[in-house]
Amino acid sequence: MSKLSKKERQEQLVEMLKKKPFMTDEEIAKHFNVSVQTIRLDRLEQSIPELRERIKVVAERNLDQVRSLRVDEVIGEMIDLQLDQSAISILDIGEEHVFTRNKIARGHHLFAQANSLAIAVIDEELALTASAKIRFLRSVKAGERVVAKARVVEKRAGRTKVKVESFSGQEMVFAGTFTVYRAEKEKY
Amino acid sequence: MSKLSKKERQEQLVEMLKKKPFMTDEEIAKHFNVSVQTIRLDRLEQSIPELRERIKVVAERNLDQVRSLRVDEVIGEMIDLQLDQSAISILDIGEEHVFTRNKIARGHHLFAQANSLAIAVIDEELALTASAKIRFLRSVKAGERVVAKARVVEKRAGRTKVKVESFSGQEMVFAGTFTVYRAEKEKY
DNA sequence: ACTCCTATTAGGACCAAGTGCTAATTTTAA
DNA sequence: TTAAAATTAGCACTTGGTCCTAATAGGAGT
Repeated sequence: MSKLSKKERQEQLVEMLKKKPFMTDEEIAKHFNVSVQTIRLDRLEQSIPELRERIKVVAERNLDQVRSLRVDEVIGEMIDLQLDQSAISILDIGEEHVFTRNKIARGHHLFAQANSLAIAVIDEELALTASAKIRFLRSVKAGERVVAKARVVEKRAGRTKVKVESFSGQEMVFAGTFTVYRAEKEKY
Repeated sequence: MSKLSKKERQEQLVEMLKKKPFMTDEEIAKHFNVSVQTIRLDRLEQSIPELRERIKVVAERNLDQVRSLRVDEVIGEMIDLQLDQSAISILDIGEEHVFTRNKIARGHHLFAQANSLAIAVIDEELALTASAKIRFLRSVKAGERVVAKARVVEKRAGRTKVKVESFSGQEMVFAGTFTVYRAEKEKY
């Protein structure tokens, strides 16, 4: 069979590596029946990283999933608490909170901080989040310190509404309103 | 501080690499304050493969799962994924997810499952939650299996709306609508 | 046929993160 | 103090590359 054109080869290469990212240049070269150098040029032009880099990317994806929300993970450190009024907690974003690829904090950590703060501020035996409306205003990266401020904005039969705003420095990065269900101890 | 004994060092080494498998011998050596050669011997004795091999193993584990489907960074176990359409994951609620007092699952775990599923369903390099509106319909206890079902309900410039409903048996326990911001890789 | 231009090959120096080996030095324990 | 165990050092070699330069092959146009 005649050799493919450069364009065709590169297109096929991209597709192939999506399915089989573990091929060395040598194997690829054999597959297309061209020299190793040609493949290197192809990768360069298509900005496909080298084998080890490709493997690493796949591996990191996997590792991320393991580092999920661990139980004992403290969701921020409480630094102020006025029961039924307001509360403040801080959470230092570390490597364990971010996506490895882009270092951006996973949303559920910011949520967890805010949610647990909203619950802590309630002065009751049993408090559970019933609903919430949240917004992620800016992405937070590893190294930043997020300060969450909660305040009770409404309190009525069985339900309390808590507003939480989280900041990194002066900037608000997250905001949410939590409706928390509360009940005296008897029921459950 | 005094150096650890060989045994202690090797034990710690094994544990450390379980958590952070991406360390080079040099980094490890620095960490334990011994020579690189010592670490090589340690790995030999504990039959811990070299860095590249370790990365590869982690990557393969991932690749095995559901190939071209990006099982990415999901909390819970992904059992179905139609990119840009729908996805399903299951999460078994264990002791580690609940409040000790009443065995009720902490809300942020249900949120994390739903949120990560909403992100996984997006067929794009970068996807981040912009906002969400959620409801906790019934409390979930340790031992229950929560099945989250996500489906894309709206897609337009830069944003996709994903609806997630989570069930325990027949009962819906959680529902949320996530607005996910998506972008091709170039920017940031 | 001759000339350009693109594509393909070739080759060498260098790199990271090792393996495998031998040998020297240090520590520890009997 | 002396033997055994542990640690450190050094060197050659390996993989799967990068980066760079240079040579050659194939066509298209004139």
